[in-house]
This record gives sequence, structure tokens and C-alpha cells, in this order.
Amino acid sequence: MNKVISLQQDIKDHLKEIVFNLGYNAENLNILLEEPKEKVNGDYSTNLAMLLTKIAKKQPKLIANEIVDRFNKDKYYVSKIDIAGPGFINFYMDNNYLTTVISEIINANENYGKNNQDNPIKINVEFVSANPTGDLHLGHARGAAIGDSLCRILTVAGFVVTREYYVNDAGNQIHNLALSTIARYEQQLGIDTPVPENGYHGTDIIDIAKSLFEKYGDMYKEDSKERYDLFRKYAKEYELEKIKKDLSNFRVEFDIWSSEQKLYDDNRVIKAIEKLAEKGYIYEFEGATWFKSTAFGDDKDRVLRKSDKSLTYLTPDIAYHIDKLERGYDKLINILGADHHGYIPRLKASIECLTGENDKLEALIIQMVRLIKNGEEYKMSKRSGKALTIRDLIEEVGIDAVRYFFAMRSPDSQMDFDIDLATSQSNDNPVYYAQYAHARISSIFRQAEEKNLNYKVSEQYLEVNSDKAYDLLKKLSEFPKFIVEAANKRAPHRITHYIYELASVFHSFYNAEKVINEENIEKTSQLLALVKATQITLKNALELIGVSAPDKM
RNA sequence: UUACUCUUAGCUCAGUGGAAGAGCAUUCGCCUUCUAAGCGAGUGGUCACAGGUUCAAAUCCUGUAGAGUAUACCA
Repeated sequence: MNKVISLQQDIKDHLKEIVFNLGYNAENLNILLEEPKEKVNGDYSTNLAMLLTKIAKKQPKLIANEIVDRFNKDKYYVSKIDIAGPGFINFYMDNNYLTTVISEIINANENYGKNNQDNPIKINVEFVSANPTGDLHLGHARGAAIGDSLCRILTVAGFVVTREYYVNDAGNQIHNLALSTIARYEQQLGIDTPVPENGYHGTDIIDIAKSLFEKYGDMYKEDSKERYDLFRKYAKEYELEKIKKDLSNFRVEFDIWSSEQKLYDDNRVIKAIEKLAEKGYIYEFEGATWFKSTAFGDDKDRVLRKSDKSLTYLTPDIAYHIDKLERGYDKLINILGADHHGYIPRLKASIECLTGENDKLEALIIQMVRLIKNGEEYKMSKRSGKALTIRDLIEEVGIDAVRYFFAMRSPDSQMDFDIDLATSQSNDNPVYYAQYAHARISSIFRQAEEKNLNYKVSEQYLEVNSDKAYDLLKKLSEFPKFIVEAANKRAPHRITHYIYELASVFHSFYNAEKVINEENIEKTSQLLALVKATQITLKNALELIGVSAPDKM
């Protein structure tokens, strides 16, 4: 346990004890020890006196006085206590209470921030899951960045995480992909076959056709089932490989790629209907098979098998989620674009029907990204073939900047991605601010090497005598707390904000204090320890959002 | 029509019961000194509106207005 966190807990316990000794019955009180935003208001602050107003029937300020009188300051590194505003009790800490954090960070190194849980729950995070019918675009990139960051954060927070991509390789989209490929192939042979209306018109399909032509020549000139099956499989794998490569370049890896087709092949799709039927929530109406999802909060019941006996999209998806549940995860998190949010209630309904739990599946909705170019919205469509792909994006803006940009904002805020701004003013991108802090630290250590200083990074940081060093130390100590919060709230952007804050206090410290002082090796050693701890923390934090920590810029 | 999400500084956005925040823009300072992609200071807000709950509401509840998305026996 982090020293700072345990001290906070000790203070809380001490406060509880005081309240008890004062004779107030406050067993159910949730005492908060917060860190005020304004430094004027101390290092910690508690609302305790306000909470007690009802029980004590006194003004909060009077209660606060009683509490403060009984507080043992020396034991808990408190230098001063104030009562402020409506009755907040503000604690000002002794500057040296944090110094143990430094050695803690340096010893933990890349593990600093890592939280070990005794019995961690198993979480499956499904994200991206774009159809293998074309390139990933902007929205997928945002989903990939947030999903990947969330997985990294959950892992560090101590959960057991599986990253999964559901490949829709069985439906109409793939059928259209196959037909489009066939059309482009015939065009290679000089036959004037148009790409179907619902087909894919992107240039990637031409590439696929060309490669098929090179491989097979005019062998598949005639229509046949064999040709259809072969081309369909070939096109799908081509697109999927491209997606895998793009994601990997984007520093996003998956543990499992699940195939919809395989669910059909293993005969598990029909079984999904049977399982729901066993629970008594399946009925026949006008020749179709329905799932009574309204029993679990959906707007209307949903069709699983159409009157022509073919299955809807929902059916294999339910089978897929049954499969995930059977693999033993405690929680399923689906990361979806906002355009699919209407789909969630029916899926949740199926899971609640089967498990009896309504929080087994959690949906994280990612709002839309609007692409702005030349001051106006740039519509994208996979079918028109004009969309900006994840590859274009990385090429124009850079991986670090794209990852940082997407991780910076809350998933549920819609965002405009201004291409002109991102490219022309790329030096103003906040990612450089954070990376620059890391590069500066590396530079300090290079200097220390060059000057051949006989220093060693202190095991203990003995005395904090500057405000800037103290601010830095304090920010370093908060890292584990941010991780837990980001994980529990599914909010990677909290980490990005932490990174910015940490970089900010470091830059401030850097300007105020010269680290290397050849006249005073002892002080230099101590400051180098602080700087080392900053470098470790910054790097670990950047790692969580998939951004590199350069030594030079 | 209904459902979900959003509405906070000129712009882009954090904060989700406890004391209104950051970046950009703008104004003024700081490079002979470990990287100025940096630092310091200033300007800027009835937290969309109206009620309610609470000692306390930007935050929770209800309603209203505006924006986005979705409302298929498509996938």
C-alpha cells in the first residue's frame, strides 16, 4: 500500500475515533478526506463537521472546533489545521511526509502504480469489432485508442483482462464484399461488370481483385459456388489482415479474434434460441421467432428468426455473448460507437434473461467523431471509398498525437477532429508538452553523466525545502489513485489529465530549481532522485495511453 | 413519436453532492545558466432555463429549450 494513501486512511481513522470520543453516533458516516484544488485550502480537507450537523444539532463550525482541539497533529505529520468556509477542516501537512514516495517509486520502477488485487475479477473487453469489409476509419480509431487504454489501465489496476475483437464474417456485408470482389475481378478480365449497388466501391477491392487475377488468371471466369466461396474467403482475410496490421501499428493488440462464422459452423447460433426458449422467453408470431426482450426493459420484442427462416444479426450475437459468458468472465465490457447505442438494451436483455444479472454486460458508448477539413464537415463513408482511414490519420498526425488526442477526451463527449489544425499546428499538440518533460529529464541525466558527477541517486529524499519540489512529490504520490479511479470509472482520459498535470508541475519545478549543482553533490543526488521518480512515473503513465516517452526531442 | 447522450470562459474541453478549473486565443514579463516544444503574471463564467431534494447542487430528481445519435423480420 502506498504510504500516502495509508496516511490518509490513518487520518480518517483518527477522525472517526475523535468523533466517537465526542459522543456522536456516527457509525454510518462516510468521512471524506479530499484534496482541495486550491492550495490555500490545505493538502487535505474534510467535510466531517458538516456531516455531523444533524446528529450533533450544532453549527458545523462549532463541531469543527471540537474536532480540531482533539486532533493529534504530530502523529500524522500535520503542521497546521484550519477551519474554513461553511465548516471545512483543512489540514496542512508537514512537507516531509511524502519523502518516502521517492524510494518507493524508484524501487518499483515500471511497476509503480500497479495495484495487486487478491481475488481480481476477470473482465472481457470487446472493442473495435469493425466488419472486415474495408479500412478502419476515424470512429474506429477512437474506439481502438480508448479501448486499448482502458485495457491497459484495468490491467495495471489489478484486473485480469482479455481483449477481444468480434469479427462479423458471416452476414450480408461479407456477401456484398464477395460480390464486389467478383465484379472487380471480372473487370480485370475485361468484362464490364458493375459493382453492386450495396457493394463496396473502395480501391482496396480492386487491389484484392488484382491479386486474385495475378494468382489465378482467368481461371474463375465462370460463375460458380467454388468461385464465390474462394473469393469471399480471400477478400475477408485480406481485409482482416489489413485491420490487424493497422491496429498493431496503432499499438493496439488483441488476445482473441472471435469469428461469427465459427459460431454457425459449431451450430451454436440455433442453440442460443434454444437456451432462451428454455427460460420461456421465446414465442412464434406471424411465422417469425421472437425474443421477449421487453420483459427485460427493451422497447419492443426482437425477431431472432425471420419468417423466411433466416436469422437476424442479433441471434449470432447472443450466441457470441453466451460463448463469452461460458468462458468464465465476471464482467463483459462492450465498447461501441454511439450509432449503435440503440442495440444495447436488446443485448443486455438477452444476458439478463440467461444469467439473471443485469450488470454482467456493461456498454461503454463512444460518441461520434466529426472530421473537419477546410472548416467544414468531411463526411465519411466506407462505401464511397473516400473515408479518411486510420492509416491516413497516423501518417498525417503521428501515432503519439493521435493516441493522446483520443485519450484526452471523455468517451461521451462528441469531438471534432480538425485535420488542418492537427497537421499544421502539430507542435501545439499537448502530447509534446508531456513528452518534452520526459525528454528534459533524460537530458538532465545525460548532463550528469557528461559532467562525471560522483552522484548516486539517493535512497532517501531527506528534506523538501522548495514548494515546487513538494508539488512534484505530491503529484507523483497521486498516480496510483488516478489509476484506480480511471479503471473504476472506465475513464482513460483521467490518466491523460494526470499526465498533463504531472508534466506541468515538473516544468514548473525545472524552471525554479537547477537540479545539477556541482558545488553540492548531496543536494544534487537528492534532486536527481526526485527527477528519476518523475521520469518513471511519467513513462508509466504515458504507457497507459499508448504514447511513447522519448529521451530526446 | 419515443429512447439514449450532450449543453461549464471568446473557442476546445475537465470537474458529477462540499470552496468554479485547464488548454488555446488575448495582454505583460523571463533564454550568457540541466532542451523556451518551457516558465511566471493578467484578462475572461447567472455552470442552457425553471422548479424540487439537501446544512450544501454545475453535480441528484422533475420539467422546458437546443444539439447529436438511434428508433427494420439491415448488418
